[in-house]
Amino acid sequence: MKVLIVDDEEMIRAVLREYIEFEGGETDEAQDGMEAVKKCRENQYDVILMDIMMPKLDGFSAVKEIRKFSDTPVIMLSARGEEYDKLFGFEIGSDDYVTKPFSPKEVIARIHAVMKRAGGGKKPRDMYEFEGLKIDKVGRNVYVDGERVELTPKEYELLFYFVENAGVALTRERLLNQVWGYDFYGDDRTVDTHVKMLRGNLKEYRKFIVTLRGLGYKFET
Amino acid sequence: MKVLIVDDEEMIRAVLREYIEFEGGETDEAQDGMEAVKKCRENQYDVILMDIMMPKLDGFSAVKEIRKFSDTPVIMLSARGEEYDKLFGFEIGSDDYVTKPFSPKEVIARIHAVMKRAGGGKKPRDMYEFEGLKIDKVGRNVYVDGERVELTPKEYELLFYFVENAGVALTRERLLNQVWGYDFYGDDRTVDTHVKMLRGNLKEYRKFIVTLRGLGYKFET
DNA sequence: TTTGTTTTTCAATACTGTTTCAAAATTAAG
DNA sequence: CTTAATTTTGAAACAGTATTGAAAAACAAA
Repeated sequence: MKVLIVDDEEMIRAVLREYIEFEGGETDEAQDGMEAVKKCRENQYDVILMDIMMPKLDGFSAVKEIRKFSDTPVIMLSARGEEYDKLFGFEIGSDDYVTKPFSPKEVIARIHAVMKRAGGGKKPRDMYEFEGLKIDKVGRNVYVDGERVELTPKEYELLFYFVENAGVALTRERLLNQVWGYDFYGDDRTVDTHVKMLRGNLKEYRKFIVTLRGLGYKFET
Repeated sequence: MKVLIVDDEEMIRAVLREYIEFEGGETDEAQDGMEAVKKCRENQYDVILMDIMMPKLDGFSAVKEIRKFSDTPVIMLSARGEEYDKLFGFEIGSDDYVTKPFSPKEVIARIHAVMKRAGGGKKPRDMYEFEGLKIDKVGRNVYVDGERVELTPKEYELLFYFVENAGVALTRERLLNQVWGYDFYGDDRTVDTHVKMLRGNLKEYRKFIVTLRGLGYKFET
């Protein structure tokens, strides 16, 4: 169970963290909506606890943004007790709400409830699978024969780009433009090095990344 | 790729136009929100770059209006760096935003990102096929009677050039210029050697590469 | 800041493809 | 049929490219 706690007050985060970890859950934290959105793009959480009033990006907007790419259940932590908020929270795509001041136990209970609800109708996550190589794009996970392998950010991105262009001959230049960005002015060999590391991490499935001499690489199964 | 650039400053439009067209995109322009909405009604764009502060109708309102009849992705160009804009931009139905001053490259990158997100469907790949000889340019594959044959870089390039100029008599000089490049100062016989190897790899379909004595070669089916 | 991690650069090595050349084969013309 | 020009072919010399490891640089976290 992995929970993202989003609140600008360290005190509140600490309390929630304490309780959740005591219950055996894993936690991650964000101080504002912006950070929350960023973290959600990078990680897969089971549930998100989201405060409403925060600097930079408020809870409502953060949820709206997160909903564009993820269905992770959200529990709003509303400091104001007004109906207005509750209503808005539901409309915006949150799954539950708790009004401050709340008891940690109540929050835990809600987490369990929401997860149970969500666990029932699970949506198929889009995954790529090539023999023993499994790639979960949303969760940013890669498995080699069932074993999860840790990749660095660039390795992930490179692998994803390869997979999404499986069978297509890719020049180093194209890879640099697409994976590194148009504003990268670096050495061609950078690609090679990352390919090397990626291959190393893919173990026996290194074979999927084939070298096209004089051109670049291709992901092919 | 057709992009509508909406900004009241000619300077900014010019810069964006320049870059997009350099990248092979087509552009259209509008000076204010009103004009943008009108153009969107009349044309179909792949993406819209929309400034916020404009005379007549501001960017927010324009997007709101456009959203009534179109889902074309919008990237907001925010002159003010305040969070307020970002927030509002998301709520209003834009897909991304860039803060001025921006680098044109960043904008290009965002355009690509947004269009990728929007266009989900994959396109069928174009292949050449001559009897039992199949050539997949995108994937750099060549099949002889269903069997995949491995070609060296030069052989690939030579074959591709032949195929794209099927039926055309090609002098050695032209082949050297086009396949090897204008800066190649080598022997004419180099072509012969590569043709020999290519023919060897094409097995029975070697017949497609016919020798034009005193001239060069021709790919003909 | 310091520390640890990721990314990039670089150069040595290993590997593969390219070019040249000349002998042999083929073709066209007298 | 002979000759001269041209292409084909094989093999050796040459050139270029990918891989790798290590170190430097950049970056992020504590």
